[in-house]
Amino acid sequence: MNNTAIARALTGIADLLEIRGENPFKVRAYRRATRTVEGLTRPLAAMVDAGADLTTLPGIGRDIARVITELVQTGESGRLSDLEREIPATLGDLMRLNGIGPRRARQLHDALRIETLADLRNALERGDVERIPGFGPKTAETIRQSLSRPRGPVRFRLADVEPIVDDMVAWLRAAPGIERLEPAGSYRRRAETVGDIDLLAICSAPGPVVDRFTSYEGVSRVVARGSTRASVVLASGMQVDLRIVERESYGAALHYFTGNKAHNIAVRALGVSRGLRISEYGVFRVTSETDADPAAMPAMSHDGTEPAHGDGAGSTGSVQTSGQRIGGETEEDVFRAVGMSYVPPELREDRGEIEAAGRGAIPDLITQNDIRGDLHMHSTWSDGRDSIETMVQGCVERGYEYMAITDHSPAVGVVNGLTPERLERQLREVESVRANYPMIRIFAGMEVDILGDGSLDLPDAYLDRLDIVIASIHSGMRASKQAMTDRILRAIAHPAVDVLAHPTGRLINEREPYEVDLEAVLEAAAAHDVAVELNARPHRLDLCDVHVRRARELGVRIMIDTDAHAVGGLRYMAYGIDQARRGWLARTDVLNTLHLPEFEAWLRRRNRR
DNA sequence: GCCGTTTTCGGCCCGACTGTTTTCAGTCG
Repeated sequence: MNNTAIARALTGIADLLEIRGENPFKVRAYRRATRTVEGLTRPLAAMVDAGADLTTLPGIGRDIARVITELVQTGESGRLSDLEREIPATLGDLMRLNGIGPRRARQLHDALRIETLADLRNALERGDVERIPGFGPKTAETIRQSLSRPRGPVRFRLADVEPIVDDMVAWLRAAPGIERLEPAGSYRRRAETVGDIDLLAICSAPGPVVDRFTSYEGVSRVVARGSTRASVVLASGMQVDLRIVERESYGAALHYFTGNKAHNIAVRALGVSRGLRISEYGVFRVTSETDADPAAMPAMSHDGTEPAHGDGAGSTGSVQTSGQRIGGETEEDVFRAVGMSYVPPELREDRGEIEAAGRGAIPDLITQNDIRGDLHMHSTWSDGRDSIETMVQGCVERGYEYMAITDHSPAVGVVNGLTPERLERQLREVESVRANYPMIRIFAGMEVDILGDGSLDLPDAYLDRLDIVIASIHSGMRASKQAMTDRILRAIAHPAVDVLAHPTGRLINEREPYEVDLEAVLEAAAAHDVAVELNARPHRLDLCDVHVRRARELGVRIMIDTDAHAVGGLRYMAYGIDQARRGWLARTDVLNTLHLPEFEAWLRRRNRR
């Protein structure tokens, strides 16, 4: 059983415990364990087989370790089965809908015998739902809409969200009184997909800003609007939340709304242990007097009562907290208060960054300026849209020291792959372009297909003439895990291969990764000194952040390449850098940060293999 | 159920908004 399946089982237990009304902290313990499993870089099955002590993992104690071990060894969990006998597992699905939490899922089941989404739909049609005490017509309508919403991808790819964010930010900046405006949330963490957009603002008058926000032309529906926050849904289905805060709270709010949630909870818990209260309003020292006297808190402002035509003169809401403020204008205030060094947004996933920042051990993450070359791109010789020369110019403009043209091999019919004969001609063109661009080293390379048996789609005599050989899979992706792994391992062992490209074949929101023992692949890559690619194309981003981090742990050399199919694609390097940072990579972990002489020395290692 | 640089027991993040209510529960992030 793989980590994803284990995480799903733990979530199932959490859902059912919650519906059952168990101690919420017990529920939270299972959810925290789920996140730990999801963020784990190693397969739990391998850890169990090796006799590793799972309770050393954060949030996993004796009981949950036992559940995991049982899942690995038997494929089932007695804990989960017991719960499912008592409560239908499908009730967990109901909680995924808007307006339904654990309590209402339970009420629906108890009052109307609802178990599935189909049951719920029928009950809504009969009008039964709104007659349950505490539900009412509006709640029923919220559920109905959530249920009827098209089941498209609930998360959008980062690169698809970026233009929307840019546009909304530009629109909002024109609102009167805007002092500062910045996206937060998973967008700021540069997650590969984004569920909704969070915008954070400081402004002198919230009314007009909220008005401008809700009147953005892409808005299809206003979900909520108050004096300090508002939410809209765009025609694309993307939800956008705007929060308005005071300047003195900006850093605390930015930290809070950047998340992720698990990271926030961990930081706040650290605060509690130091006698601090951390909220989006700031960091406060808890004092017994203010704690004991809620009346000492400032009264609620009246801004929220009539927001539709806000006079714009009100304050941005009063601070709903107590205690002595000790910081909050900057994010650094928050981290400093709990003894942490600054944590870059990309690392805020509660995957060890809290502990690392406590020890001052946050790595110096790679930046785009560290990149010296792009080693994977295509030209009109195969399925690219721009000539070799145009691609070279693009790389020169980006200030690279080196690059590689790597067109496809012939196995993939539709991409016009290069036969040995056409490769000869292409190499001559590369040679002639080189003469005109002495400021950049142009490597002649190829993206060679790994065939079904693990052999390469080009005779060795030709491979040896190339400066760099990238091996990758474009066909036969439904082979068994064993077959796929053997196939890739054989390619990695081939002495001509320098790089394994897009190692899992996944396409975000389009295609699952193929079945492969990635752990074995990464170990082999490290052993043979074959680089593993972090493919920066926004729909690939292959490897994912967790696997990037695992590759680094195993000492694998990582290469970040754009796989550009047109000169415009060279800009995708930025997304590769985002993902690399999320995988904790420093400059020194990435091969194409080497200057040309060192990079060439690495390529020459092939002669020694 | 987990966890400990105050703790092996007694805590566990914090606030806004909505709907259905007459003072708050539930949901959401």
